[in-house]
Amino acid sequence: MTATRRDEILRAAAELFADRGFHAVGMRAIADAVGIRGSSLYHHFPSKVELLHAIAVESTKRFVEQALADLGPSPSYSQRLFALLRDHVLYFHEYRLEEAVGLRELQELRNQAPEHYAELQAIRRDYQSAVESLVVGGCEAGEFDCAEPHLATLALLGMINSVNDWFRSDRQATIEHVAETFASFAVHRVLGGQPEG
Amino acid sequence: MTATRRDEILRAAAELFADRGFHAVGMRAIADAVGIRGSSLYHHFPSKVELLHAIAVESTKRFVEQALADLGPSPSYSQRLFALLRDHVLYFHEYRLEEAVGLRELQELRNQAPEHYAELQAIRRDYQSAVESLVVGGCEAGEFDCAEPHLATLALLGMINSVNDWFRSDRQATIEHVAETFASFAVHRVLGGQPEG
DNA sequence: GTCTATATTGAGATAGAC
DNA sequence: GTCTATCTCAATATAGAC
Repeated sequence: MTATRRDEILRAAAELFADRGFHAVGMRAIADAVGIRGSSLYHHFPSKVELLHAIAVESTKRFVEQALADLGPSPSYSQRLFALLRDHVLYFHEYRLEEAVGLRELQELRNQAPEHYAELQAIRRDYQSAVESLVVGGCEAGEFDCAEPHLATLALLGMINSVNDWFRSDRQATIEHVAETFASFAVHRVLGGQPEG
Repeated sequence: MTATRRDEILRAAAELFADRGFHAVGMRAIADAVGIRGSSLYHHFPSKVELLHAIAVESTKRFVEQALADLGPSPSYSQRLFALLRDHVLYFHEYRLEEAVGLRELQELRNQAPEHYAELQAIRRDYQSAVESLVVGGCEAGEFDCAEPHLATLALLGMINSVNDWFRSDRQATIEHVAETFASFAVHRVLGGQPEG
């Protein structure tokens, strides 16, 4: 688990991009942050936009692949969705810099590297589809009460994804409490699932 | 209601910023879009960041001032909050370019014009406080069922604000339907308000 | 794998004529 | 209110030595 120079660069770039934005950060600033010269970065990444791609895609991809692999056929839809959304909040908090950059610089990726943009959108689409399948399954099984599962899915994902916009760990609530509370809002309130289910 | 040159510039800049991002759009591109030379823009705005400020602040400010002024003491908390959130979705759809730019380029404003950033954040804080007051009022009046009104407020605003991220008017649902559905999710589901209340 | 040096391009902004 | 012309600076990226 030794941090390679590549990891150092990605971390420094993620911090700078998250704080100032992709275009406002020069390659020199990233190089300064890791103690090398600007031109040396090109030994590790062929261009600035490839740096952005690595930051935006790697953490999201890891979460989605793991989360979808863990989604078995049981227990109840309610319990599976609750666990998924809670873990979603926790993971997106841990990688909040990378996720913030990935969201905010989406159009940059789309304009400068359409194939990387397509990859990221495909990952997100797979995740959203998995969530929507749980919502639909729970409705059909009688666990949830929802007339429009597609809109309900978009609503609860919007709610879950908003945590990173305001949560700061120096406040009252812990991220664990927020994760459980928001997952409960989604499953037990928006979808009308019974807490014991 | 004649569109002034200033309005033309703001509209063109909002479209370009929304599509490509603040830093990816040059003053020349904005000037081209309205049919003048780059240097002529400086007769209307002293700098590029002042353009961003006007785009980001004006539409949000208009909505919040109007919405807060319209918030009387009746009817029920449930009905007032429902109407506020429904109008929120509709208005933010109408000014979706400006709102998208205002959200995405927040840090740009913070770094280049701290006083404008503070102004925008103050407007948003006032709005969030007004929503939270309705939530708390409804809880105390027995209309809502919520243990943590502050977290519930953040949850429903996150949900409401997410509409602009995915809604496209060429799909099935109309924005009016989405606005009513999401306002209902917030008031009748997240907060547990009774639909007839 | 990092360095020095530099090529190349385009950005935001200003001066002053009309 | 818009123009032409230009200043000044910094950006991404490359070449080639060590």
